[in-house]
Amino acid sequence: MAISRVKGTRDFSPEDMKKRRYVEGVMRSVFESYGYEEILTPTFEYLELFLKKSGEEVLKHAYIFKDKSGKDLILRPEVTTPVIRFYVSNLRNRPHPLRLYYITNCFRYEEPQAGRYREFWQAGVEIIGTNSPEAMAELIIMADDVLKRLNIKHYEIRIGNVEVLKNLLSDVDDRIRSKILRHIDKGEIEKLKEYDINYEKILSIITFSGGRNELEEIAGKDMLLLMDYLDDAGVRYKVDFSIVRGLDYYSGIVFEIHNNKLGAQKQICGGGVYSLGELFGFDIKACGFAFGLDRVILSAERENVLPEVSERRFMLFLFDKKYYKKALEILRIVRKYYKCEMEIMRKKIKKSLEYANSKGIDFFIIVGEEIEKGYITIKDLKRNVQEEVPIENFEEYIKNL
RNA sequence: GCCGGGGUAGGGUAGUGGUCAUCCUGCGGGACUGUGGAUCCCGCGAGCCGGGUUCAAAUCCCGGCCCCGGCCCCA
Repeated sequence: MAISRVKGTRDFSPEDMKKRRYVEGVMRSVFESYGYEEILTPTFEYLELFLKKSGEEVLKHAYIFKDKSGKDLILRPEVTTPVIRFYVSNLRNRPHPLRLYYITNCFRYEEPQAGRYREFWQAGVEIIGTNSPEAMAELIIMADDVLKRLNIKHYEIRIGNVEVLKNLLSDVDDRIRSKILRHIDKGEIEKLKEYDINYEKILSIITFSGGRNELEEIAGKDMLLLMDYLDDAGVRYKVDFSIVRGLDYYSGIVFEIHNNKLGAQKQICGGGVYSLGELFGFDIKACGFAFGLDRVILSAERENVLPEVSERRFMLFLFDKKYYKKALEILRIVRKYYKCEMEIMRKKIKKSLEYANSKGIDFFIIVGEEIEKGYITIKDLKRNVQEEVPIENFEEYIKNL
């Protein structure tokens, strides 16, 4: 029995990686076009970093271990907290706002399921220095932009504010409050009656469907402003105060994006205003979001919107190793413009052509005795024609293919 | 952690309590010694793991592991 993969992890084939790199590439180019810069933090951190603010749920499912010196370490279950650590220790004297992004793997020990893995990828952004409605608008517009550029259609943006419920429950014990919030998140409205709280008020908020005035009263001006910005941007969204983010550090306006083409794990993006600064003794205004990269890829697959990217590919076949040096020269020229591989299995030309054909290679370059007269044979496998090209015209010839 | 459905070569599959475990595809080679996709031939490659029942288990039973989906939770 061969050694198998660890549960909840995946191997990615060349085909998988093409899809992943494509989706990542779209995210990267959108993020960068908004002026965000890429960073990366370590795969593991001291456990301490995540103890205070990530919340029980995240820690319960974390990979926690000791290193050889007995220090408690954790594989990052999310990236926002490490980014803030990085910020506090090294980036604080940069001009604000800081716009940062990352695309990297995270780890949680949970039961694997459709769209849920123990090693998964997050593509996230953070704005440090402000949590203004303008900043939140930028985030949501940008997230929407990414999905639009990927041609994903079946998504829904929901906007809420965790402060509203937290304020309403401010005099409730911490533990009870998180229980109540969990009921709200799950839609277990009936259970709320069991608690000593303003049931009617909470119910009216989580089932909110009123107009601007009421909304302003409940959520404040910022929420209204954000909604105006999103309207101007043509971003469609729903207001939903029952959104309770799983991470405890969220502290204001939050949003989630779901794709209803997905199974049980529908959420493809989540974010909002958070307060992590107090962890380091500062008041840092910040907000951000993260895409679940795997789920976005899954969405793109389900909606069948991944483009077929075709690129010209070459292969060089060498008849005699005495022309190896010539072949290298030719390869150097071809590789300035195209992908070109070389035959290295000592195959006969027939087998080599079979290989090239089954790999979908477009042009087959043959280096044989004609090289002595200064000619290179180029065979167009798709059109089944071949030509002998003088070596001095070779570069010009392939450039114009 | 819980619930449901699964697990036979790299991928897809067939079958039976008892010959050498099918077939397709794939991969390597040959027929064809410098020209592909066809054909033919040869070769490579498998019953998740452990235990039980049995003269005999890939097949039946139990446990575990893993995969798929759902709950919980999250991305």
